[in-house]
Amino acid sequence: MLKDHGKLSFLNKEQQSTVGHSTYERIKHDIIFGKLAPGTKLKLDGLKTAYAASVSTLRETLNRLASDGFVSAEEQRGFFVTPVSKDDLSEIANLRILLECHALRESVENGDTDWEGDLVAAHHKLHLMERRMQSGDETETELWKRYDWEFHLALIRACNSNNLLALHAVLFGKYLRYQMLVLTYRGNGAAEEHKDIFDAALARDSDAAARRLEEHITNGLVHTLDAM
Amino acid sequence: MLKDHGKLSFLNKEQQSTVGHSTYERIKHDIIFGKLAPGTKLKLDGLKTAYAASVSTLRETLNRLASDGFVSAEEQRGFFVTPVSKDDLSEIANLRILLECHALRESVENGDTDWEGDLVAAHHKLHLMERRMQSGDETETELWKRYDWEFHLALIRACNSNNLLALHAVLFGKYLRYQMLVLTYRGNGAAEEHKDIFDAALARDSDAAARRLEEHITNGLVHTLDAM
DNA sequence: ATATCATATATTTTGGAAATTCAATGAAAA
DNA sequence: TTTTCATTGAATTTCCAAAATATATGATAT
Repeated sequence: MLKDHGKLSFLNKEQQSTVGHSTYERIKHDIIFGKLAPGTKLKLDGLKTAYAASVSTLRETLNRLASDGFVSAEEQRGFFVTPVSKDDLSEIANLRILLECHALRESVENGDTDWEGDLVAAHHKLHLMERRMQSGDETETELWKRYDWEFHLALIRACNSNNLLALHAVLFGKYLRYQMLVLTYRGNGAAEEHKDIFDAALARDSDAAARRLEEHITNGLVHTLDAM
Repeated sequence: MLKDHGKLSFLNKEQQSTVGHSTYERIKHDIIFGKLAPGTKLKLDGLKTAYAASVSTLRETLNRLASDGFVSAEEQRGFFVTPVSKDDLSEIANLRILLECHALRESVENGDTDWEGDLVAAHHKLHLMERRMQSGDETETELWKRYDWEFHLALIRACNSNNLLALHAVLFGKYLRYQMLVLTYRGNGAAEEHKDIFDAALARDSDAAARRLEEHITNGLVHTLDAM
């Protein structure tokens, strides 16, 4: 079973226990998936009715999101959805390359049989969804992106660094927001790249896997920049 | 003048405006410098008197610190100072190597004259302080560590990635906590390493600079691990 | 048009109260 | 003796209302 690392639970349906945690996940979800547009002023009164939470709870939530970088807090002037820019996207993509390729090398070299099993499962689910997307079915883009995320996470999960996985989770979320912002399917290019990375990882060829992952991210960056 | 990047202001004396921001800086400072020991239960009643802030404000603060990783929040069981471990230290040091060396290369290749000027100033201040430390004066370790931080920041500031600088600031803070935990002066080894990195950076030799920085961090890691 | 000032709006912060949950204590049962 | 269970106490979680502070708006005067 895949563990959560507490970071992508906002892609799942499961309700968490406390109000604070659930509003955190919901607002984060709404920012990443564009329901709260970049630059939007997050007035406490408005959020209170929209998310059915008190001011105190909302301020806790917004402070956490500010530390993550999804929300910008301006002293005495309230909270805003962090704006987007091409420069910011490029920075995030480059950081993803740096961190994710490193993690992938470690993971490919250290991963055990359980890691392989989870990876095969994750790629299989992603692959099925990519076929659906390719045939024009765009009813489940969120689920598709969730499988995409879980595949990339499965690749690096055996890197033996919780700190690295935590940083990557935040980065991936930021990157995903840009993808959802322009939401154009990249064709089967991405699917083939996923397959290539997957094969290299299973073959324990860390150099090839890292190289292909870097190309994959670079291609995605170019595609997203063009669409902005 | 050095800008703040909003992340090392807790090393300065300047008071910030809002209560929330100031308690955030104070608690973060107390965690990094060991006044709040690893694993300590952070009871709200206790903090209320210690930091003269209300429960709401404190919860905002603790939520932010939890996102940064300095505090661990256990659902329904309150907040704790994040525990330390050798594994965690190793992870953080390795991430520092990965991020800081990359940033250093970029910085050395892109830095302009202002960057050089700030770097020279930062190294000079650090160098003076290191001589004081070497002669046995241990009355200003916090100031010493502040200059250390500012030197490392000056090295990478021209990397052209705010996201990278933000990640590095959090990492450096976590690493600093481990250094303060064992607080033993590493002799003039570190000072010489700083000088070597500094020279390579000014000579625009990004390979040599990155290599020496990696050695510097590795040596520091070994030294800190031994002392734990 | 610019500057000044009063008003309105929003955030920040606090203290308290209700609801929920966790931990611990001790009694009862196996 | 050990396990189980219920009660109690403590702490967190959550919400509300109001005071204090800062910002934004708009009218008035220069």
